[in-house]
Amino acid sequence: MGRPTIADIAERVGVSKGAVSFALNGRPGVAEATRARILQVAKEMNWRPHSAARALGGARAEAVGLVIARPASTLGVEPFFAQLLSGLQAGLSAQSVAMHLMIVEDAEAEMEVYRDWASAHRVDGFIMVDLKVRDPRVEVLEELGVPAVVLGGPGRHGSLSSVWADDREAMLSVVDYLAALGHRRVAHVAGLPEFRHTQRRMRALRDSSRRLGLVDAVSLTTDFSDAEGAAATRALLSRRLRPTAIVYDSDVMALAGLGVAGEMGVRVPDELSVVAFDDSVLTRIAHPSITALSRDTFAYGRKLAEVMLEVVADPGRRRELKTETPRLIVRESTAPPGSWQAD
Amino acid sequence: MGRPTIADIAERVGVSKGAVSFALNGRPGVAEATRARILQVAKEMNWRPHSAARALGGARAEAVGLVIARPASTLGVEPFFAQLLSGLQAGLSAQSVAMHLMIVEDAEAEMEVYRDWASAHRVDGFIMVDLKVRDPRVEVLEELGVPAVVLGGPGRHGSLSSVWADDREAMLSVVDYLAALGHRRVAHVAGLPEFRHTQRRMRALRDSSRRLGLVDAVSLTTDFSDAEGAAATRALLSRRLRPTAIVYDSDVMALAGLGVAGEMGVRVPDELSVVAFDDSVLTRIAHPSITALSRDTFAYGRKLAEVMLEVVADPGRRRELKTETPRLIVRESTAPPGSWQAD
DNA sequence: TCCGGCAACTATAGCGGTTTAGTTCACCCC
DNA sequence: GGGGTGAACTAAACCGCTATAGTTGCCGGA
Repeated sequence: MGRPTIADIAERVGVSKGAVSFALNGRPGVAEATRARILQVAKEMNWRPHSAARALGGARAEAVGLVIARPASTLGVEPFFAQLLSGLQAGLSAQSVAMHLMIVEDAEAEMEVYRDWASAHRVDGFIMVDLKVRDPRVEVLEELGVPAVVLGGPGRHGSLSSVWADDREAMLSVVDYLAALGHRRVAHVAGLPEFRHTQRRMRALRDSSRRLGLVDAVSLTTDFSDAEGAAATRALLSRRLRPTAIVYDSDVMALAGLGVAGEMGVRVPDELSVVAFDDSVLTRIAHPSITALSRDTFAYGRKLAEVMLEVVADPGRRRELKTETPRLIVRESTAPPGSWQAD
Repeated sequence: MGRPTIADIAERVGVSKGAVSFALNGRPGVAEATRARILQVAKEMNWRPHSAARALGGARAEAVGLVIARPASTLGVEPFFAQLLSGLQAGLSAQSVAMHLMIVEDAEAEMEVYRDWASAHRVDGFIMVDLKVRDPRVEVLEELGVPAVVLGGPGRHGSLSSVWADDREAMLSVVDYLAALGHRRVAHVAGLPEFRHTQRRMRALRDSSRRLGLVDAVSLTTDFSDAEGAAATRALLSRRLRPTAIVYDSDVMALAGLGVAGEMGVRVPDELSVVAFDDSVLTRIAHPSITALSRDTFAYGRKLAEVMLEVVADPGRRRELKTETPRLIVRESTAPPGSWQAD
């Protein structure tokens, strides 16, 4: 005999399948004594629910889906993502909800997987990451009528719930700080231009540019790789009037930028200040250590899980949760611009 | 009406459910013309299989399980793990097999999840990581009779398949190289002592110690964190006769060690050579860049997926696949020991 | 002409649960 | 003592799909 079923239990206890089901799910309809006996036997026989059978009946799948459309080989590089995943898992595991993960080539494939998993009741909801500027995935998820939470925002994700951090506010705090130190030529090595949060950061820099009297506040977009981060830095430091401060959209790129500065003989922080979005072991370990916008990414992931579970529990609901704005952790890589500096 | 079922299709085409099932699964029993009509209608109605229903009938779940017992907050730190996951995903996605992921507190919980998912037919097989020295999980997986692949080896994983890299060989290549450079005091900042691969690396160092005339070839174990890596480095560099070379069991710890060397005024590579197990963007970006044992972790993950799929397809099978031994990539952090060095 | 055989279907029984509509039966009360 | 009531339980339908045992009808051969 394979795994025991409730029918086996029913037979052994001498009751019907229905009674066993009631007992195992803690609902009324069985006497306490019977319930106890059933639970006892179920334990003895080492019974476990068959989730597929439950799912057929329309119950929860006890799993959420996460589909990521990125070249898989680049995923491993970002500490941010792994941390987020960890936090997400922690939040879900607490409720014994598993995660269905799949990495695909592009957004088309991603939407196809959404459709598949949704109609197969494989998952109770989806988590969508890397929100783009005009993102067709939002519409697909809305159509499917499956609970979904978008990482990123605010706005432009229709009726879906979202969890986000204020990238604009974060960028402003960086620029304000740099301006206060006396920097006027601040550059920005940004991430992928189609990402919503990249746009918000770029706009924030542009906007504060006037207010703070910055000159030549430029954003160069990259694919988040250390290679492009380094290339962008080289370009910036090769200008006739080079920036006195560079803000990087990720810790990996900031570290790469630091390397380029070293290679070009530009001293950090004397001649160049460096700030990283996203804090991690990288920024702490670097020499000089890097001033970074720090947030508790693990907690961020856990919040995401929390909202996901809420939306699954009450599908009518729509939540929009703004998390703590990243705080600036000042380390060795920032200082007032050097006095040698012609302005 | 919710999602269409094969009954809906059957009704619309005017055949029985069975005929539809045959047609959709490409098996004989329907005339070509009928099949074509059925497929046509299925497409029109946007039908998709309900995996739970299929699973109930005993079919594949088209998913494999990965359960990790680590404090979730530490997961994000290791580029290795994320890379592996990416490769694994890439291999699985190619066959449209998804991954069920769960992070739990300890091995007990991990085994509980194995039992759960196995009897619920949630997954077709398991991937087990972090093989320990005497690992109770092996027995559980064998008992469950579910296909499983162990990451790590060789040996000591019973009837389960495995994919592994030769840690012994790798360690020997590092030590040989360091010895050839003239190093005689080589230390090792190792990972968790209960891990099988940690043991193998430690043993390899001890063994070559005699052969190469190393003195005081010590291994300090850590939890893989940058903090403990730094602490171990501090301890080593505080010795009266400090090592002239340190081998780290991970790139993160090597980077942390580099930081400690800087903080203690020990120049790398003049006074201290540093080598890292595991290569990543970290070792490339560091200053000085770090000599590392490099392997294609992404490919490693893909191999793992491949073996997993094979074992699922043919459960009687047992495969033991040794992957490429990591190769030493020499960078700036290694050099002959300084001449100032008393021996 | 009648029967065997095959292709093309149909009808139906599961798979392992949940759920709903009964069915018993003890008990209470007028 | 008859009827109403609620608790405890049973029987059976159902979820969507697969698999298997029929059934039908047509063709070919003796």
